Amino acid sequence: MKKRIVKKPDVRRLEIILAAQQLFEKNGYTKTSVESIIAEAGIAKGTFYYYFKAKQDILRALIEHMGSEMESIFNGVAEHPDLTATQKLKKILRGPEKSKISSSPIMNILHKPENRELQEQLNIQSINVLAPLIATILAQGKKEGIFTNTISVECVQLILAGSQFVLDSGLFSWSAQKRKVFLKTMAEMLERLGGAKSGSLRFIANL
Amino acid sequence: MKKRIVKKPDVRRLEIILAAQQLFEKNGYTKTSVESIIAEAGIAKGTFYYYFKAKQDILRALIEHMGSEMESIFNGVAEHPDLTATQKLKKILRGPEKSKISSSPIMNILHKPENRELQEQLNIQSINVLAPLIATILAQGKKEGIFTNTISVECVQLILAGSQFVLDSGLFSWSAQKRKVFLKTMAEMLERLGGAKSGSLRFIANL
Amino acid sequence: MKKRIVKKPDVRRLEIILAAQQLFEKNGYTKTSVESIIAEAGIAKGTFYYYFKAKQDILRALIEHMGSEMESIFNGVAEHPDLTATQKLKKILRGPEKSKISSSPIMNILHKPENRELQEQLNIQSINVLAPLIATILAQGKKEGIFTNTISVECVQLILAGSQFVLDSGLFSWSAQKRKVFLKTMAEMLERLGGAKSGSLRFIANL
Amino acid sequence: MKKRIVKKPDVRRLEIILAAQQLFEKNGYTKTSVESIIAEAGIAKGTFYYYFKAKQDILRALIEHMGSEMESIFNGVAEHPDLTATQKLKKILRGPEKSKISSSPIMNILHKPENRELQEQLNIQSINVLAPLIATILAQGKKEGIFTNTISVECVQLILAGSQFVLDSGLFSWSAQKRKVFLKTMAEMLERLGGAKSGSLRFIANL
DNA sequence: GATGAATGAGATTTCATTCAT
DNA sequence: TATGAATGAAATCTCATTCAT
Repeated sequence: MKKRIVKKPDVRRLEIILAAQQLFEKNGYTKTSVESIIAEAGIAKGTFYYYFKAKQDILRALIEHMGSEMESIFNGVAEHPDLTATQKLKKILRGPEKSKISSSPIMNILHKPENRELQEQLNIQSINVLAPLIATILAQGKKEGIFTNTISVECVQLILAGSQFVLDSGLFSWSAQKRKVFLKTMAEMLERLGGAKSGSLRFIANL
Repeated sequence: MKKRIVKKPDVRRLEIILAAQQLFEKNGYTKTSVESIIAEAGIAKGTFYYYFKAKQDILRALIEHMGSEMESIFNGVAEHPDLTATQKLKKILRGPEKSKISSSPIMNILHKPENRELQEQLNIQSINVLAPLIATILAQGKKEGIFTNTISVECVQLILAGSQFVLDSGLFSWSAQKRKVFLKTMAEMLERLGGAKSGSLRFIANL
Repeated sequence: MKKRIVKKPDVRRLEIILAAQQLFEKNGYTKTSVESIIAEAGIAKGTFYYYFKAKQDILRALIEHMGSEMESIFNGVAEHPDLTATQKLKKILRGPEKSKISSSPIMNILHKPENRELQEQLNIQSINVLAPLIATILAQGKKEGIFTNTISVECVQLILAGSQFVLDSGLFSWSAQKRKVFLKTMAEMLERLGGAKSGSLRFIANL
Repeated sequence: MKKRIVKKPDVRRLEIILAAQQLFEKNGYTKTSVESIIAEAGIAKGTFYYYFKAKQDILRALIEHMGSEMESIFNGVAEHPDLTATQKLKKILRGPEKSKISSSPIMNILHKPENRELQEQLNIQSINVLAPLIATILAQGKKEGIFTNTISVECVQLILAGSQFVLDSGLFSWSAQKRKVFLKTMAEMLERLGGAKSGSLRFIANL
C-alpha cells in the first residue's frame, strides 16, 4: 500500500487542478482520463472523487481558477492610473509578461484543436472579462483624443469573439501571413468604428 | 432474421447520412451511438461499417453533404440577377425559406451546446462559403449606392465568426433581447464600416 | 447490482488466471472469450481489464505461471540427492504425481489442437526447462554406469521437441498403439545415442 | 459495376489459391481476411464463396496443393536411379533448386511465427511425405555401405519433427551459429544411430 | 458462373464512478 | 482524509458468411 500523504485540502485541491490543467492543455479535456490526472497529481482515485464530484467538476474548477487569474491580471492593467489607453491596449492584447497563464499572449492561449471544451469556456470567460475592460480603455482613449466615437461593449465582444474564433480554432489553417492580415483587419475595423486616425492601431498586427 | 433489403449504394449511403444528421442534431455527435444510427437507418451494424470506415467518417460525410447543400443554395441567391444587394442579404441572413438544411434560419443551425464537433466544422464551412458571397453582395451594394466603402472578405469573416460564436455557442445564455441587441450592433458595425446611412441595415436585427 | 467483493490483488489475479486456464484447456485460447473468463472468475469486465491490459496479457501470465510451476517441480526432482538417474527420468517423464499442473502427465498437457497458441509457448518453456535437467540426469546416469556416451543438451532438446511435436500436436491422429511405438523408438534412440544396454530405457514406453 | 470476367473454373480456383498462399505466407492465416484474398485475386466476394465453402476450405486446399507439389518433387529425387544415397539426401534436405515451393530449402519453408496454422499443417505433411522417403534413402545408404544399422521411419519422423520444431518455430530466437550447432547435432545423431562413420554426414550442417 | 451489398453475432476495450477499508 | 480494487454500461469495430440480382 502506498503511503498515505495528508495535505491541507486547499493545497491538495489546487495541486489536482494544476495537474489537470497540464493534461487538458496537452491532450484536451475529453482525451484526458481521470486515471491520468491522478497519476499526474500523485493521488489515488478515491482522492480525486473526494475533491471533485465528477470529471466535469474539475473542468469547471479549472476554468474558474484560470478566469479569476486572468481577471486579476487584466484588472491590474486596466486600472493602472499612469498608462495611456494605447499602452494599456498593448499590454492587454499582448498578454501580460509574467502571467501564470502559461505566460503566453492572450491571443494564443490554448489554440490546440483538441481543446475545444476547455477553450470555448475560456474564450467565453476571457471575452466576458476583457470586453468591458477594453470598452473602458477605449472610452479612456476617446478622452485622450484617439477616438471620436464610442465603441459599445457588444461591439468589442463581437470583435473579440470573431478574432478568437478565427485565430484559435486552428481549424482554419492559417499561415503566419494570413494571421497578420487578420490582425490588421481587426485593427482597421477598430479604427474605423472608433473614428481613429488610420494606422493609429496598427501596432495590433505586430503583437 | 431480418429481411435483406438491397439498395443502390448512393441511396443507402444518403439514407444513413440523413439518419445520422437527425440524431446528431438532436443529441450531438458524441452522444449519438453507432447503434442508434443503424436503428434509425434500419440497417445492420455491418452495413454501417460497409459504408463508413469509422464513426468519424460519417461526421465528415455529413459535413460535406451539408456544406455542399449550403453552397448551392446560397450561390443561387447570391448570383440571382434581379435582386438588390439588400434583398440578397436579407435572404441569405434569414436563411432560405425552404432549405433542406433543416429549413432553419442560417443563424440558428445547430445551436445545441452538445454539438460542438459538428457545429464548429459547419461554422467554418459556412463562413468560408458565406464570407466571399457576402463580400460580393456588399460590393454590389456599393455599386447600388448603399455603401461608400469596400468591406474586405476578412472583415466579413471576422464579423460572421464573431456573430456565430456569440450567437451559436449557447454558452452565453442570451435572452431574446440580448440577442437582438447583438444583431443590432452587428448591423451598425456594417453600416459604419461600409459607410452606409445609419439604419439602412436595421432589418438585420429583425431576422 | 452485484455485491462488491474486495480481495487482495494477488489472490484475485491468480483466481482470474486459474479461471482462464480452465477455459483455455477446454476450448482453446482463441475460442475463449473474455466474457467467459469473467463469468468463470465471477468478476466484472472492468476487473479483468484492471488486472490485464488485454486478452493476450492473460495468456502470457498463464504461461509464466505454468512455466514457473513446472520449473520448481522438476527442479525438485532433478536435484534430489537420493534418486538414481533412472528413477529421476521416470519421475520427470511420467509427470509428478500430484502436480498442480493439471496433475496430468507432462506428455499430455494440453493436447487439444485448438490450443496451439498456448501449447507452443508451453512446449518451448518446457523444453527449455527440461532439456538441461535431463542432460544433467543423463550425465548422472553416465556416472552410474548406465550410459557410456555423453548426450548433449541440443540432442535432448531435439528429441524432446520431436516427441512433443509428434505426440502433442494431435494433428497426427495417433492410436494408443502408434503412440507406444513412438515412445519405444524414442527410448531406443536414447539407448543407442547414450550407448546404454538395449532395453534399459524400455520403461519410457510404458509411461 | 465491375466487368464480369469469366474463366475456367480450374484456372480461377488456382488463382485464388495462389493469391491466398501469398497472403498466408506474408501475414498468416488468421490475420488474412477473406476480403484481402479477393482483393489480391481480383474477384468478388461471392466468387470466393462460390469456389470455397468457407475460409478454412482454402487453407485445406492450399495445403493439399503444396503437399502434392512437395510430394512430386521429392519423389522425383528419391526414385532417381543414378544418385547415391548421400546425393539424394543432400538434394532433399537442401530443397530442390527450382521448386515452386518458394524455391526455398525445405528446412526453411514458412518460418514465420504468425503462420502457425499453415506451418504446422505443412510440417505434418512434409514429415509424412519425407520420413518414408528418407528412410528408404537411408536403407539405400545401408546397401551402399554408409550405414550399418537400419533407421526406422518413426525415428526419422521424430528427428524431422524435432528439427522442424526447433528450427521453424522462430520462437526460440536462434542465432545463425546456434542453428548450425543444431544441424550438426542432428547429423551426429543420424551417424550414431545409423552406425555411420563420424563426419560422414557433416554436410548437413552446411545446408 | 459471378457480383457485391447486406448481415449480425461477437469480440475487445474504455473509463467515469463507487465503496469497502 | 485517503486509498485503490471493483464495477458495468456503453462504445466501437471485425469479418466470415449469405443472398438478391
